[in-house]
Parts: sequence; structure tokens; C-alpha cells
Amino acid sequence: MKIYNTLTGRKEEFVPLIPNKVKIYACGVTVYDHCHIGHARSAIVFDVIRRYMRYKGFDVKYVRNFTDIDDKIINRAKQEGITWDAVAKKYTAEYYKDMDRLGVGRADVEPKATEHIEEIIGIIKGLIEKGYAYEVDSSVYFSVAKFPGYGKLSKRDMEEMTAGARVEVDERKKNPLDFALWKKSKEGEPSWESPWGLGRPGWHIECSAMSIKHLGESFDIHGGGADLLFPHHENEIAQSEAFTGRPFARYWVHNGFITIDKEKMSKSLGNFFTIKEVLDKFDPEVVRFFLLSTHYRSPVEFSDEQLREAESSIDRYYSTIVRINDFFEKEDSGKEEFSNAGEIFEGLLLSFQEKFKEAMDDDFNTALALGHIFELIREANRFLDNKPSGSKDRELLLKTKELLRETGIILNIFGRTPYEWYLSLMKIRKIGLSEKDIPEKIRERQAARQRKDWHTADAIRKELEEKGIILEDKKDRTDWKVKVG
RNA sequence: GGCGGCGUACCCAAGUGGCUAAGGGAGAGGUCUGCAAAACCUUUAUGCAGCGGUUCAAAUCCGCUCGCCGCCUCCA
Repeated sequence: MKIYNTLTGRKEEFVPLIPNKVKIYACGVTVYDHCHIGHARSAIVFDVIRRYMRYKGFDVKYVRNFTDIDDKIINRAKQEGITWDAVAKKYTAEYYKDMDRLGVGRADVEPKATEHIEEIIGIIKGLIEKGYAYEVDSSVYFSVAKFPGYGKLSKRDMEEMTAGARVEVDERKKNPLDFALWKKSKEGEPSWESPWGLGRPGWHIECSAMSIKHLGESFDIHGGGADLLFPHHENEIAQSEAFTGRPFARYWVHNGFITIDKEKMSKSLGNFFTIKEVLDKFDPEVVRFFLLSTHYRSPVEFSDEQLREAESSIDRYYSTIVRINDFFEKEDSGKEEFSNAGEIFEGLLLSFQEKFKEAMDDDFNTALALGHIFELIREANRFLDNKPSGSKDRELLLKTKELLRETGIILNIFGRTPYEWYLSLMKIRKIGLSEKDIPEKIRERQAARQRKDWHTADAIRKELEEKGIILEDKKDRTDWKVKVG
């Protein structure tokens, strides 16, 4: 398995520190507001990485943190007129609501910064003792100049950074690039006791404390959005390696941004959509599929049009499942041998799983993996067109369904029945018909068709179509589905 | 200014040295159908921003040019 490592700038063969075990730390969110679709991307990417690692047989320990104390939370509390911890609690709950809907699983450990104050203080003390940090006026800073590898992740030269620094120069810092490990708290702000007086942790130190505590001093994969690369991850490396004297994370994995009109989606530009807004218009599976249909490191341009295309793709999957299910309703002809088409299809089926794994093994290429899935879907449809019948043919189609489900589980898509999919679409599309109205209309139309009253039959079809319901006439019955696209 | 990335059909998107450049969406034509829908078939890139170079061989490597974006400040 190959993973692109930001630290080395190339794809590398993945070798875990401990055979068969993978330890992953992904930077979570600061719980001060609703999550936008960019947060969803990061969460989904690492959810898939974790699922695939598990599928490969690794014993995975996945840690994803919550930053529950920070300036933004404090400001938000003032705005909303509630306490800072109430803000954290509220938006943690909202986060879970969003992630549950998107099919993002819980991490094995979900630590919070405020639950690791003791560990944080321990590391800061250690850094001061080792000469990597200094106290100024009850705050503690990390001395970047003392750490020789500073800049190795973001490929930055310290001198250049200092020269072009846009950072406000804090006179108390020895070097403008030094960053706060511990911040003295102002009157009325949340604070914790420390050897340097009342204060709270800086942003970067919590991730070092939590990852070291839950995964050890060295672990396999550390990830997050590409915007965390600098300074967050760079600082994490500096303080962690300075403290432990050992290499920190081995593989650094960063997901790309979501853009709108080619520009990065961000709070400050105001060009963002919250997960909730998007899920009002699209099924969660559509969002997930859409985000996985581009490689995780590439930017994704977000638009309703693209989501609609994703919806059509998923519908193609469910339509095929309906066809396969219809096939199983038919009687087994008892024929023992393959049909001609069966032999061809079997070959493709046998190679599918390998191709899927090959794609995922190559730096989690979900876009290519989805391509293989749709190739299988096309071949399955082609096979079905060739009127399969015998028990061997049945086995093939059963295997097809199994493989699609198995690969679907890894991406956490294609997990529902077609009926559930259509019901969900009905809700989202706000189609003003109940599941009972439709069969009623279908019965009416069937009666008309029987007396060859095509005019009435077509009128009913048209009436339903205008409401977004498509009727499909089959040999012995009429099925319905929701119009997509 | 420094560092990094991107530019593949009408749209989205894989592919980073070698079979006919995946897959999805959209359009056109066809098969099937009472009519449809779905599905399938055919079709839409002798070409991968442009120019030059390396090579038996390049979308893929190198150089230059053009265009777009990101990071360098909180940010997934």
C-alpha cells in the first residue's frame, strides 16, 4: 500500500511501526460553530482511510480530537451570551449530528483538549527543562530557533519566514515565529492552574499531548486538512520531537480543499455551505459519493450541478440492484452451465476485487475505485441483458451484489435498499405523495392498461412524472422510482 | 517575494514512460417498449493549456511561456 507523505513529498510504501497495527491521529474541529462541507471532506477522507485499513486487516487505532478551548470559542460565548463550555458542548453535539448523517464513524478515542491539561502542562514543563521553551509574563513560548528541523514539513526556510512574516510581532517573543504553548488568561476568561499561573493551553500543544498519550511518542499516520500543514502541524512536530527526542508521526496525510468559484471555501471569505444546508437539498450518500469521486488531495469544486451528477450516479447503482433483485424473483431454469455471456462476465467479476484494492492501495484512490465499481455495474447490466438463467448465472449475480456491498462498506456508500433510497429522495425532493398514493395510482393505471385505455394510462404516468415519480412497466407489474438528475 | 499544486472531451474526473486515454453526467442516433422508463449498443479527445527538448516510445520526464489556485495569519 502506498501513501503520499507530505513530509517527504512523495508516495511511499506504507510500513506500520508495529506489524499489523496502524495508529492514526486526525485533527478534528474546534467546536465553536456549525461545520461546513470542508470539515465534512476531511472527516470523510479519514473515515475511509480508517475503514480501508481495517478492511486490509490492520488493527486500527484511530484518534480524532476536539478543540474545546480556544479564542474562537470564548468569543462565541460572548456573542451567544452563554459560557464557553456550553458553546463547546453545543457544537460538539451538532458535529455528531452532521457526522452521523454523513456516515462518518466515531473514532476509537475522541479526546478533548480540556481533558488533557495535566498532560499538556507536563510537556510544557519538560520543554522548558530541556531549553526549548521559555516563560514570559506567565505565558510560555516554544523557541523555534532551538529546534533544528523546524520547517521540514512545510518546506520552509526559517530566515525567509521571519523576513516575510505577516504575523504581528509580539515583543515578548524572542523570535516572531515562536508560538504560545501556554497563554496567560485575562480576567474572566476560562483558566487552569499551572506553574506559570492561571492560563490555558495554546492551540498546537493539545494535539501533541493527546496524540502522545493515546498513540505513543511515535505513531503511523497524522492527518488533517492541508491548511493545518503550517503552522499547526509544523509546530506539533517541533514541540513533540523536542520533548520526546523521537520521531513523531511517520506519514503526514493532508486532504485538499473544497472550492467555490475556484476559491477555497472558508469562514473568512464567507463562501461556505454548512453541512446542514447541503443535507437539506441532497441525500448524505450523495455528498459522500461526490466527495469521494475526486482524489482526496485534489481540490473539489463544489456546486449543486456536481451533486446532482453524483445523485444520478448513485441512482444508476440502485437501478442495477433493482434489476438484479428482479432477476432473482424469476425461477431458476436449472441449467448447470454458464451462458456465453456468463463466462465473459465471470472473468470481469473475478478481476474486480483486485482492481478495487489496487486503486485503494495507491494512496486511497477512491475516484479510480468508483470507476471500477461502475465498470462492474455496466458489465452486470450487460450480462442481465443477455437473459441469464441457470444456477451458475445466479451465483454470478449473487457474487456481484456481494462484491458491490463489500466495497460499498469501505466507502460507506451503497448501504441501503433501492426502496430506502427512493424514499429518502422523496423526502428530500418534498414530493407531495405518500408511499400509499403511488401504488393506488399504479393500480388505477393497470386497470386502464388492461382495457387498452392508453390515454388514461399515459395521463396517470404523466401526472406522476410531473410530481417527480417515474413508472417502470415490467412483465408482471409496474414499479416506481424517483426521478433524478 | 518564497514554497507548493493544478490545467485531460460539452461538464466532472482517473491515468504520471509503452496495449484501442478509465468511469460518471449531458447531448445525438439506435435496440427494447402499446407509449415510456431502465438497460444496452453506436457516437462526442489521432489527442491530454501552448511551444521546444530528452527518448525507439511522453498526457506522463526536462525547459520555457500562458492561465488558475493554495500556503506563508485563525482555518478541514
